[in-house]
Amino acid sequence: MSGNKIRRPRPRLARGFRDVSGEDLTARWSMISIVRRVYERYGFIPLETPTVEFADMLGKFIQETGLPTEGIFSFKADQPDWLALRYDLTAPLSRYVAMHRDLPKPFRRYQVGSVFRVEKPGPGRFREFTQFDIDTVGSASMAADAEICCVLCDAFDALGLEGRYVVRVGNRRVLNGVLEAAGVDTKDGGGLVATRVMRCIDKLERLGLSGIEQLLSQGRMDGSGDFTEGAALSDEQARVVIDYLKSQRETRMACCDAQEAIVSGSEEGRRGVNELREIDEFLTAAGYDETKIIFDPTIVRGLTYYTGPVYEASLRDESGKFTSSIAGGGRYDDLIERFTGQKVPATGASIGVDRLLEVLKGADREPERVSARVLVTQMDKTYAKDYVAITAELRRAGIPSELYLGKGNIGKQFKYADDRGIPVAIIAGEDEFAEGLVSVKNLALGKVVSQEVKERSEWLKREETQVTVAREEMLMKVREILKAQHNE
RNA sequence: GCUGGCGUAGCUCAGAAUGGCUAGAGCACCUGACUGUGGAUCAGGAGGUCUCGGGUUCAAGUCCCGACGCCAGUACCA
Repeated sequence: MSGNKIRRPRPRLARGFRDVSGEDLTARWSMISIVRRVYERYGFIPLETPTVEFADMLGKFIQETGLPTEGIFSFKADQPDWLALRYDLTAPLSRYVAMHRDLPKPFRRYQVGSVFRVEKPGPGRFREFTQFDIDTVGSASMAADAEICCVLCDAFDALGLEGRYVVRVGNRRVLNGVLEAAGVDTKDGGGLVATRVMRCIDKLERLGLSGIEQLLSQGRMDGSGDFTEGAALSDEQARVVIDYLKSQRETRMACCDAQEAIVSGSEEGRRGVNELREIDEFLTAAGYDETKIIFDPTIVRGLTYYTGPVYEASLRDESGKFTSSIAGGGRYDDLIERFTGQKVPATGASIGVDRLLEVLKGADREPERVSARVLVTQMDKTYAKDYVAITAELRRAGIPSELYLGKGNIGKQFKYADDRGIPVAIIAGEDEFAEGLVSVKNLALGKVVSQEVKERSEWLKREETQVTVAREEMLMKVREILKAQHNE
């Protein structure tokens, strides 16, 4: 009668976070293991770093205040310094390399794990998501960059995406050269203009060339009346950038020629083009042509720390249009220097596991069932130990099996199996045990039969879904049924 | 962050422009008919602070204000 209600917490999830179902998890694991085998084929070895790092290890803190920047999950626990959830796997890798100076280089490692960002969640966009990274640290060779592109291709091929993706390669040096050639002061304001230009090019796919033109100069008003500040380039300067963006050609070589014509006045630009030429040669030598890897001046990537080649893998639809981006990366020669003061060149890429999984899900494969193959029912509790023994026997034979642990009659037990997609049930009661027999029921077949039957009496008569065999023959019979189903 | 739309059972939604009895339906779920057999059928059952908080009113799911959440666009994305 008391009016005092127990205050129960409502079950809920923090914004941008989610549970992952058994089906999705098995799909993820199988994808990861396929990709992992490809990475290992290239000699990359696994590494795991913690989810939590000091905020300044991630390079994400405001110099003056010492506070972590927004965009990352940060907190103080029992220590005076700010901690943060990692927002990518590259910064922790840099920290790791800087902590282990004796690592033989070049060091190739792969790593898969969750990263966290405080961003606005959207469809397929979460605040915790999985990245699968591959990096080569300590090599300045363009062969390392070429290799990253190749390994991405191999991974996508192994996942059955051959022909549906393309790895696009751009170069930050070339872009800088373009700005230099256009007479934009790239050094001013710590490269702020360059960053702005990059960010706006990054939006090309969504806004189109005309939107980019506006963003490069004064700015752009969007549908909702919101105004985005532009990069304040002059018309001629914007012209040069636009020309560069249009410098894509049929072949990687022709693309290099076109870009070179634009940046010829800039040493940095020429150097960038030469890097691309080298990459092209390595790719060709390795046997990766333009159906897999192309040069694309519109690829710049938003991150500021890239110093040279940048990559992005995109899917394309039938018409050849790029749809979703499934991996990205680039060269970051200055990142480790931050810790050690020594230049350690590095390059790598990151596969967006969740996004890729969405694509694979929509494509071919049907979800894998993760349920047991056999349910051992409990007809009569007095035989409980026998049911345990039967289940153990099946498991020892390598057949995923489950002992029914709930309550309820046999009908309910079949329903349980049916709901979970368990195709076989073992039934044994007084009748069977008296003669050393067990009944093996083919539930999957029964499901088919049930479609054709309307009357219950008739349904119960259909005995072909169940056979009673000697206990010793149980394994054989179960295997037979499972095999028959597998072949269908 | 900004703009707009939405928020009623586990799910999909009625009810609301005009406040008024115990807030409904379908699906899903549970129990039984059916004794040792899933489906179908039938009978029954459970499930709601109408997102939350305040206000107006004799009376609020309905009207007003605010917060939060979700969706779309836009910005940010190191």
